[in-house]
Amino acid sequence: MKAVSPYCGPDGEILTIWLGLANNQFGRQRKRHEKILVPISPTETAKMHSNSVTINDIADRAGVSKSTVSRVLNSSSPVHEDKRKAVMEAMKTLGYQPNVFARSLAGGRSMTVGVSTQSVGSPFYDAVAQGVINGFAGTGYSPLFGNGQWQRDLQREVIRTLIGRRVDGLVLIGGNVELEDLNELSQKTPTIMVGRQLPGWEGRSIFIDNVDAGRVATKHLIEHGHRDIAIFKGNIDHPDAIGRYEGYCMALEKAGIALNPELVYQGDFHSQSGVLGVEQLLAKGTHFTAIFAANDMVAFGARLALSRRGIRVPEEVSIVGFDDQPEAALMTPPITSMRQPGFEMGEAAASTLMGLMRDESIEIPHLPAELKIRESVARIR
Amino acid sequence: MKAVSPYCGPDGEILTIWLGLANNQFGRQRKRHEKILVPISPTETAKMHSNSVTINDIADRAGVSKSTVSRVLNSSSPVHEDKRKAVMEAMKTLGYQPNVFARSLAGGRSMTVGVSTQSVGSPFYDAVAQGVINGFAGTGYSPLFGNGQWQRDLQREVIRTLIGRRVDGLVLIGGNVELEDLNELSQKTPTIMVGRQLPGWEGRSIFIDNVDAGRVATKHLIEHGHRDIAIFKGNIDHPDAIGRYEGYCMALEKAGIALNPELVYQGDFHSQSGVLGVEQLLAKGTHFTAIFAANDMVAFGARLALSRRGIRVPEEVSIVGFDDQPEAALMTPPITSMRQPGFEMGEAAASTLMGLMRDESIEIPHLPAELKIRESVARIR
DNA sequence: TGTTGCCATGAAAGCGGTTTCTCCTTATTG
DNA sequence: CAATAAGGAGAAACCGCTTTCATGGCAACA
Repeated sequence: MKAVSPYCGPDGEILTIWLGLANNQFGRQRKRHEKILVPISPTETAKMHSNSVTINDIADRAGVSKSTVSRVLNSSSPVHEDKRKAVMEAMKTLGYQPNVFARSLAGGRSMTVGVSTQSVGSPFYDAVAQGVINGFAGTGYSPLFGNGQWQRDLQREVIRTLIGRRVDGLVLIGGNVELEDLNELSQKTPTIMVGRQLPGWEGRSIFIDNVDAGRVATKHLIEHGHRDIAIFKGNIDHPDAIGRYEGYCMALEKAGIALNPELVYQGDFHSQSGVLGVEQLLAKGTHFTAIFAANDMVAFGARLALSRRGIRVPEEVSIVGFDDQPEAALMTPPITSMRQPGFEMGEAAASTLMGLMRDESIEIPHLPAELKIRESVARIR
Repeated sequence: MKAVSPYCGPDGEILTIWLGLANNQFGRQRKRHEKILVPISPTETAKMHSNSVTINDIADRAGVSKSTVSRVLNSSSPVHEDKRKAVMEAMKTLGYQPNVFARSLAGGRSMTVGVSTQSVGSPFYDAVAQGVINGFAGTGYSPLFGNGQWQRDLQREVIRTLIGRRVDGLVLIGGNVELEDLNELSQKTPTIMVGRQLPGWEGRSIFIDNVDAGRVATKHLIEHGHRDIAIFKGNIDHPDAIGRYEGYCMALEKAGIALNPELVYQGDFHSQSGVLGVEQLLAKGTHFTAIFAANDMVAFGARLALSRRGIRVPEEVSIVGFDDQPEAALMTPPITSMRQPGFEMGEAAASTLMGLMRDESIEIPHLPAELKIRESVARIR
């Protein structure tokens, strides 16, 4: 974004380039074998400013055909060193940026990947999205975003739009589109799923084992002497919520603790659920010494509700959250939480997808959930 | 994504279309004036599946030229009702989706907007980004993201890339690129700035008045009897931080309270700053009864540090945060915070930019910061 | 009835690249 | 030394769509 002047490259350095003489009187092209300066013509200056230097301008300036320029650009077939250099110099001088659209139209690849998010402020999914953006940074691929809002038809619409834009690949973050649709879809476009486990998608989906994570979180409470452990479940049809609940049940069973339906609160992933869950337990007079929350927001809500009621955490009630969002470590007391490596999962999605698009054999890194132990769980007396 | 069968549209409904006879023996085109079914040919089926139905296919099926199809598509010039209908039907039957690249290449508009974020988990900026995504949903524009990471050269690179992709407009969320560069840039591409105040950008930048917000937040503390109000400043060169500090000074001055440098802690926008700020005040033995934090994360850090030291909030020390991220309401006690309507700002950016791109006269809605009063501020005895 | 002029529409020329095809040079081989 | 292979580079076709240009038909006007 500096001022552009003849003889200078975009960074202000003096340029020397090959003088190219196209179509001289001998009918064939020639180049002189000394380096000299070729001023940037007024026409060229105008083009540079309006950002419309084309491959033809480069070809003219370098004294070659546009085929050759294209070859240099893609190193798709060998080009004589002299010409290659001339082309490079011309591109640098004129600040050439290939037109992505022309390229995609002709070449078939768009260098764009579609990302379908669900969003609306879910810290975990936001972290994944950030990881994806980050993972594609500097790779030549640009991520195109669409927002599914956890609504099936909207998600389908988003995916349609993305495919309509001829994305080379697709990252789906969460969502609940039917497996059948996804299968059909992924035949046409390389697709990676994040945060959702699907049969037949091994190697193409990145997720943590919610069942096991739920089991570990519950086990942690049991190991601290708790037996009356409440669970605040997430949305009833959400696979993550279902998995975590399953893990909860497994841990209880293994410890020989009977499942008490009174201790199961069916909520969602919002903080309000934490508040309501606590209120309900208290209203019913159910005895509990610990809460396993659907996620951190729910845990925060629960913690607040307990404090409102004058119940101390962790002395009277212990809490385990899920996701380990940054704020968990800042609560009073800091909340023990099952960490999902969202950012890393997003990055992994990006690199895996790039492998997939290149038809390489890919392997998904194992990204385990990890219990971050802090101060919201106390040993029961 | 349903199975595609002849006679059926993408949604499975039975279609009736005009029979188009192209180039019949009379040399001119004809259409019959009764509706009949035209089966989808095997060739067409193949194309539908590989997502490569082109304008030519539509033209053939509808018995018109592709010029006419294009006219229908863009309603750029009047088309006879009969033909228009035939074209519409053909598009529906074949599930036509225009190729964005061809369109952009030929037409000049890409129907894409660039969004430059800074990210790395700043709740406020994430909210803005969400608002932007949301604001463009369903408008035909797709947002393309790039990540500037608060690094000047990276931001420039991102903007270059976005422009290289021929975005029709640009939303810049935060950042610290030089004004000069921005001015040059925005001559070529319609640009909206979010979260940053720039001279000469009135009407094109959406931000809250940080000075006033800082003033109001401080005034709130003063009104509760506080006089020894510590401020934890954000990054030293960050305009938001500077503005808020300025407001803090103004409020003090107006109340006739001398500025005490001991009470000014120069930190950044991370929670760690809150912890360190408190530690430093305590170490120095500086007397303070309130803290105005750079943002909520800092406030959370401060609150935690105070609790570690056994200092009660708000009984002994009051806290005001900034941003009002969702977790602020869930802290114990819930933190009073200056709300920045990030999501709404993002949405406003989207709609303003669309106006700008259409050359309409635009007006930026007034989005004020608002103090969310909760329980972290107590009246001093 | 012979002009004028507008409408609707098809043909064709780009848009800026990639890729195939062809041809001309050189190096390799018997 | 003739014959063949291989390498390098230009011409031209093509990607799917928009837009200009040209034209034929038809209503309006004198």
